[in-house]
Amino acid sequence: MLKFDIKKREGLARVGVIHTPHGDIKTPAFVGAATRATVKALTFEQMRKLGSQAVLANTYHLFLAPGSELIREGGGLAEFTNWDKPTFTDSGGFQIFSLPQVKLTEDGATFRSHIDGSKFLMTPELSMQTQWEIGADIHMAFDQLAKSEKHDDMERAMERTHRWLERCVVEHEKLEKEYLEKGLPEQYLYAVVQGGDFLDLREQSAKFEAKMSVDGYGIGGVFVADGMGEMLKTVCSILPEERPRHLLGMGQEPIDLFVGAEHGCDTFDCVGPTRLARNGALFTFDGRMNIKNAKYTHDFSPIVDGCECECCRNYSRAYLHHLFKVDEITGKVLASIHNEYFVVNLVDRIRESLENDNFQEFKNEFLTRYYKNGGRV
RNA sequence: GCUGGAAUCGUCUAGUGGCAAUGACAAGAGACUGUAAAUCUCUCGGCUUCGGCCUUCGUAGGUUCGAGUCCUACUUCCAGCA
Repeated sequence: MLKFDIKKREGLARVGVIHTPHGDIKTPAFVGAATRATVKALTFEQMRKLGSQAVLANTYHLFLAPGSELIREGGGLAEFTNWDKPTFTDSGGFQIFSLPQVKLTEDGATFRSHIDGSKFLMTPELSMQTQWEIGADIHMAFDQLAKSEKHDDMERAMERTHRWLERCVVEHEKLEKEYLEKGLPEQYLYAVVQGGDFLDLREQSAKFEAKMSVDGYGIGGVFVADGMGEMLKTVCSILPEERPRHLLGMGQEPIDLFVGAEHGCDTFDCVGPTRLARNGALFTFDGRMNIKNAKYTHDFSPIVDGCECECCRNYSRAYLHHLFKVDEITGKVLASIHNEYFVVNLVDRIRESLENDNFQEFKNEFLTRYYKNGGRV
């Protein structure tokens, strides 16, 4: 069982420590998105320096390339990437939802590789086997996420997620036995709560999964932040308190991190910060700025005055603007360092505010300033 | 000097009688939430009461209902020959 110590509670929110074979994660924490075993544009050395505690890779992508066998041959995800801290893998469930030409059956999902068009069938069992082989500390159950206005559609997807979860648990326990017998380190399984925007389904999903023998929970299928607080309140009131919860895919908007932590989420991951960075959108305390805008041509101040990141300590807006205009990769690297630092640091500060009993003040102060112009500079 | 060829929106480029004119780049702006994303979208001669109006394809004339497109001269550039 994954060890999770809760140090402090405030309503549904909590401050804790997740203990993994690759070290501890102080929660709440932002987990970097390392989909293809790299945080795009960044080295793991840079991730360490900016304060990242953990990263999340994707089973679907690593299954296709380089293949989970090769990662195992390389000593597992941590050894292979030289990221010696905790790792998560997503199950590939998200790809069922987002890729075209996916055929769903009770058995699993038939994908076409986006690389060469070849067909393969991903099942709950195969996802578990692949994740064990990749060797991240924390795995996500293979779920089916859906997006529909119809209660029936969402209910069917949720029920299938539950049936698949039962298969995931069986396979996980089987693999756990095999791996532990070989003296390999423990790996852990999170169930994924579904139900979309329907609170009754979320409640049903949380109740079902609360009884399952899993180490923690992913909360999936969140598309609109409106109503997320209400949904999380429902779900996190039901889920066993002593197990950690990961809010899947949220964190592009600072408000999501506050709302998530406030309602009992312990970790977050999101591709937003690095994707936005590569496209020139940078976080500041006054909202997002687009570094490509002409107005930054002669602006020799840092992106964020006083920011401790490598980018802000050493380089100006004018320099980054120039790098983006001439399309130099260093611009994307520096922008990614800044954005990733910004969210990692933001969640660290959320954790500190919970420890210091000033979460609400920090939240109000931060969000008022950030969204005073709709979140844009 | 002679003989060919070429001049189009910041740049390159399409166009050979109905054209405010093709495409790319550049420029300006926007989007991005478990990453098929170093991607995608929009604008890009001027004015507009959104129906149009005006000014544009080296310069000046001409032919034609109509010319970026055909003709003449000139200017500049390129190639070959002297």
